[in-house]
Amino acid sequence: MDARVASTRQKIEIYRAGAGQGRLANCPIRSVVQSIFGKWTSLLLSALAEKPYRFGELRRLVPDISQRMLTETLRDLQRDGYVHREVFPTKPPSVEYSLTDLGRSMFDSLQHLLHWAENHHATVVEARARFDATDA
Amino acid sequence: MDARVASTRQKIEIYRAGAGQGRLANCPIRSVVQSIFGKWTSLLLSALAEKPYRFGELRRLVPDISQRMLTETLRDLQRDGYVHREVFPTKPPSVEYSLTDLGRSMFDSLQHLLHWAENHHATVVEARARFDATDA
DNA sequence: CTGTATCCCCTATGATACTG
DNA sequence: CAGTATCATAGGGGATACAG
Repeated sequence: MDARVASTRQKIEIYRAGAGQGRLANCPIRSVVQSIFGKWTSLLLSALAEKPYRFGELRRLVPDISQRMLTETLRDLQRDGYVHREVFPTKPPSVEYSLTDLGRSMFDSLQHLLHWAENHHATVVEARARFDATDA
Repeated sequence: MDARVASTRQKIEIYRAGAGQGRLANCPIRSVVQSIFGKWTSLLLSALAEKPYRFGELRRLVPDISQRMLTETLRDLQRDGYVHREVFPTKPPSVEYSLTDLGRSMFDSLQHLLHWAENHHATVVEARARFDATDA
């Protein structure tokens, strides 16, 4: 194990322990991670990592998201500083969403996991099938 | 941008598009990612990445998890092939959980994001505060 | 010690309709 | 076009008690 991995494990120990006794639920690391783990978050980030998109374009890119969740997820991403929202005073108005530097930084880390899932999802699905068949 | 990043982006395009028209919700990549995104999943994985643990030890490591969710999350992790469950016929019985090779492989990728959150959560919390103050 | 079985609640999400 | 408002619902998750 190299030094970097050891360092990472030490920090993740902190993540697990939370922010202190009695405030585990308020651990800021958990809070940040959970917001990234939202149902539509990684999907929208992967779109915006490619290039900026307008509201309606995102809706077409992710056809099964409801308008409400698109609005809400984008607002949360903006609130956390991952996404920049720019309104163009055209008529009718158009709004463009793009990743901030913070968002790009975060997505670079998230991307490792998405990439893993793309490469190994078949293995996981097989494991599930085997488990379900065995226990019955 | 190097070739590896370009390759990743291309695959994430597939992730976004899902498994095909009309079956977006059944996209296996989404399904695998969502299960990893469970509330307690990353926490338990980070514990088991360190060393195998028994049920009660995990409960003490993550004091605010309910017994029910601990059982359920561990079973899901086992079902997906990330965790191995070994029962020792002692009296009373003891059960040890450990990462499989697949689990270690997956956690290596997840770790990048957890590490990022550990290093940047303060920035995100500040961004939230600024957003909340600005809009009122 | 390691779970199961219930009951319950609340939040995340969807569907639909309306607005600047 | 880009949202908001409202209503409805499923299921994730907690608390508690029981069991092998």
